[in-house]
Amino acid sequence: MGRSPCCEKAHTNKGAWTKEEDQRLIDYIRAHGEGCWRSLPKAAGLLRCGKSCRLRWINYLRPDLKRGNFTDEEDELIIKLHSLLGNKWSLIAGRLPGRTDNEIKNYWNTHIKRKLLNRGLDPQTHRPLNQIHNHNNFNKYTINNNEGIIQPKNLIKPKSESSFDDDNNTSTTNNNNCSTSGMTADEEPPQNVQLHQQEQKQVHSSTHYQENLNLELSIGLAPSNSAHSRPLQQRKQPQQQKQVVDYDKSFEVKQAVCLCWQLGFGRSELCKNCTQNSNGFRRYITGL
DNA sequence: AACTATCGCAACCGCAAAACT
DNA sequence: GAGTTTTGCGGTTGCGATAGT
Repeated sequence: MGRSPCCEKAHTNKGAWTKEEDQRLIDYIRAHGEGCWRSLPKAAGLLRCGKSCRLRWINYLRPDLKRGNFTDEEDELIIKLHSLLGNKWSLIAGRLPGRTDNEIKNYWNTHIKRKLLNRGLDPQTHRPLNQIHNHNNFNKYTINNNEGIIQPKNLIKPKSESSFDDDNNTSTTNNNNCSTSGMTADEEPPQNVQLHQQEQKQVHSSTHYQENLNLELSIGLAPSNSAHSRPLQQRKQPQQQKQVVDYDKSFEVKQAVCLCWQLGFGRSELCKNCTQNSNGFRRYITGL
């Protein structure tokens, strides 16, 4: 019972998109909306897989995307959301206006992971690394008691080291030999993590995210029955009407709340954006 | 200047679930 | 209800840019 491929691979382009392709996609979606992704490439005159078109649109071409660096507020929001939701990037993205799941996922893997490690927190569990050492990875790590450094037992020193130079992490950067490149979610913490007093405080406060959060936010974890269920009308409605339909019909959306407000960013720019969502791509509900 | 290593981002892949027939 | 199609998600890879030697 194998699935048929989503498109004819023989006649589709792959790899980076050209400007012309982008323009075709933009023009088509402007004119017709996000219709059936499978048939869109042909209709738009693109030699691309529908999946590829969807991805390109969602992650790069959508008009409501916010490009540029993440703010500190966004960083903290992502960390908090991740501590609650785990690797549910789409849900996390749903709470960050103008950011995509792919972007957040990449940002997590390249920056925030390091940031947490530097705070002495395990990026997956958001718990202090020494707890992980004690409970889960006893066989994997050893602690240098003289320096408070956690090291994999079978540490192989990398040829070159990258230091943690993010943010305000200067205290742990030098000589720590920390390299996280290519690290996967299941892999180990940095080879060396020093916990200075100030960072210990950070660790302490960070591990209490969940305690500090207002957990009655219900996170807007989408519909009550299924977090991912799509309204039946969505597929059948013509695209121009789709967004209107979504606005009007989605009960749970009406009930949802702005998470950044719930998380304590209520007076931030983020929250303003939530309430001012203007492009017809609604993710947040005012009602505050 | 040339080479190598690392980083960061865009895109791809496989899978699961929803929607459709 | 079963089988098929489509969509969306999360993990992974590929590659250009940049930094380091």
